[in-house]
Amino acid sequence: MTIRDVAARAGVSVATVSKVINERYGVSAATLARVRAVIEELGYEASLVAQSLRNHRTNVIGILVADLEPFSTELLKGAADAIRGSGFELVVYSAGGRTGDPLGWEKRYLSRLSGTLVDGAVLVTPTVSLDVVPGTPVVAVDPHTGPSHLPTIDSDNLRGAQLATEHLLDLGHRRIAFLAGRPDLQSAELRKTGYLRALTAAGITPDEDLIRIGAYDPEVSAASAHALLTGPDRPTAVFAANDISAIATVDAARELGLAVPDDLSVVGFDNVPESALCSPPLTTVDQPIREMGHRAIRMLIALINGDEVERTHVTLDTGLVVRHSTRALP
Amino acid sequence: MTIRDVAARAGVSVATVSKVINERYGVSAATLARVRAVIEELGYEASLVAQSLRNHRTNVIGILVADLEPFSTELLKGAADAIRGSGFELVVYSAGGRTGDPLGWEKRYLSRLSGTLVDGAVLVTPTVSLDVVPGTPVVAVDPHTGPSHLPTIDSDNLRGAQLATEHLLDLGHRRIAFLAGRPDLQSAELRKTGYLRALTAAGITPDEDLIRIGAYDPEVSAASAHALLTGPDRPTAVFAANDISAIATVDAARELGLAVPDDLSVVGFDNVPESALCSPPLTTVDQPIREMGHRAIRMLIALINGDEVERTHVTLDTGLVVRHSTRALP
DNA sequence: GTGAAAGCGCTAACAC
DNA sequence: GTGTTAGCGCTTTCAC
Repeated sequence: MTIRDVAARAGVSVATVSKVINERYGVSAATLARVRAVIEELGYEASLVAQSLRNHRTNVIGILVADLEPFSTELLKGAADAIRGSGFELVVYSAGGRTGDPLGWEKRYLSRLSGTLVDGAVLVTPTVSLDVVPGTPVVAVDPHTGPSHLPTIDSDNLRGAQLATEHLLDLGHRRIAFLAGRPDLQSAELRKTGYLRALTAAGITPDEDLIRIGAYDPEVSAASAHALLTGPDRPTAVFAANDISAIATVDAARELGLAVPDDLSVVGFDNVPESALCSPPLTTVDQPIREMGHRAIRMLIALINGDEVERTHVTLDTGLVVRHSTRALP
Repeated sequence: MTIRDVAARAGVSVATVSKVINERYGVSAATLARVRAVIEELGYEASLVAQSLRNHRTNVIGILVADLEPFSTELLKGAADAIRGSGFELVVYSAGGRTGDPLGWEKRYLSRLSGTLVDGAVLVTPTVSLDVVPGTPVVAVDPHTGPSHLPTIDSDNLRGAQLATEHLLDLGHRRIAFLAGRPDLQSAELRKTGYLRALTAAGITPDEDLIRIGAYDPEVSAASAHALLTGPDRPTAVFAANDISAIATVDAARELGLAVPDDLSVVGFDNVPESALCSPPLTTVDQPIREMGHRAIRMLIALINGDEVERTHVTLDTGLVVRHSTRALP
């Protein structure tokens, strides 16, 4: 089913069919109608691939995610939302969390796709190679390896962590533990910095024993939380670097017979909406994940169209949503 | 950056470069090394589009989803998992929940992609056109419009609903309400059928007043749940056709001062893992969503490879996971 | 108003 | 072993 089949059936040349498809001038009304009818009848659709090869504009935006976990799927929803009505299509490529050549994956994919299949890409891969394919507009979301010269969307991890810690301080907590994220991710480090700064600003000397690695992993977090809660002079509050760790902390507390928030206050970061459902509903630092996806697409489209982009590094606000997992110390 | 640049720089013809890329015979060790070095140096990657146009095999599988909601993203994870190590890549196309031409979307996309960009596709769109593009292997997941002759993966909605209802009956409940899904979806109808059968088998005549539409929508469900719980002779248990409706029911109960499960038992269907987090943790009919994604990909790969496929309609088991939202009547 | 022909980047016959 | 060439499905000059 190619353009030639349509041309043959309509008794015209392929060039004419192409003109009809692309709504070009220079086709008589009669021919137009006939060709349209044949297209309809045959259910013909132009091959995206052949079109891409010819035109260098494809009206397709790629979004590359390292894996389909809650963060990226949430982001995808915002992106899908922004793409609607933009005239672009969205295709998602997932590396499937593969470990082989973690560094080069996004670059390889980008080279294979750019200039042909996609007009630009959003990168949601923790490790963003600094030297991406030239000539292809790219926007990175929360690029974890530190400041890059790529256009970037992220959220205010530092301030979010400070808000969370200050909230616990305001509730009277003084022994506040931190369940850290992955040390290789810049956003995780910023959360730690925010925690430390808030403590220091309150005149509290951070206690190394109250800082453990959760690594954004349920099992690692569970073990660390357990250690934290069974150690000497246990904390009265825990700030977890993401919601997975926070939920693991709540579970660990429950297992130890500690009630949340009566015996232990817990705050999480990185919440996808579902974390509001946990029991008790989690106080969280609210990252506007969908909005990040939305903004990334909008910025990318501007870049593709050559529009003026006011700022290429956008940091979205984070806020604290207080729910029932925290309470004032008696 | 094309194959010609590589050829020129290496001082060979494009054919030779192509042979190197595709590991064909007939290239001397010296040339091989030289070309490889140039490829490395230039960071060249063959254009997926041009390759697709030429070869009719692309090693790419498309997965078309109507929207990126929890069900489809969960399914995507299973699919991503199955794709790993299969030699195929996965690309996801989302219709973004668009309403325009809901029927033809998957067909249009498929025509544009098949034979060129993807070797086959998994359809996760409620409405599956019966006459999909011939020549392209396709597997439908939970096709909602009724039995189709397409290869299909679904889960046992009928039995799941029976299990849920029987569980409530076993707990001593007699006035069991049903919060139905969307009447246009076959799976929703099967859930209703299962509910009715279980009641009838227990010698209970279904009460029309206890059946309301939740439409898988939080607001519609909330309103229906409210009506159900404030009506005369209110039910002691509610079976909701999906987890969104179930959570809405729990919330509605809470607002009315009814405790779950003390005053009202609630069971949900369609759970994504997060629904276990709600408060109290929801008793649910467990659909193996990830496994559905996994099986769909595996079946599709077999189809693409022309392998023998034992069954083209696979219905996966559903089970009941009892959590704290249900209890025996006193 | 319409069609012939070139060429997008690549691969596979087939010469040399 | 290596290069020349045709052509995948499409769009776009440019003759007619």
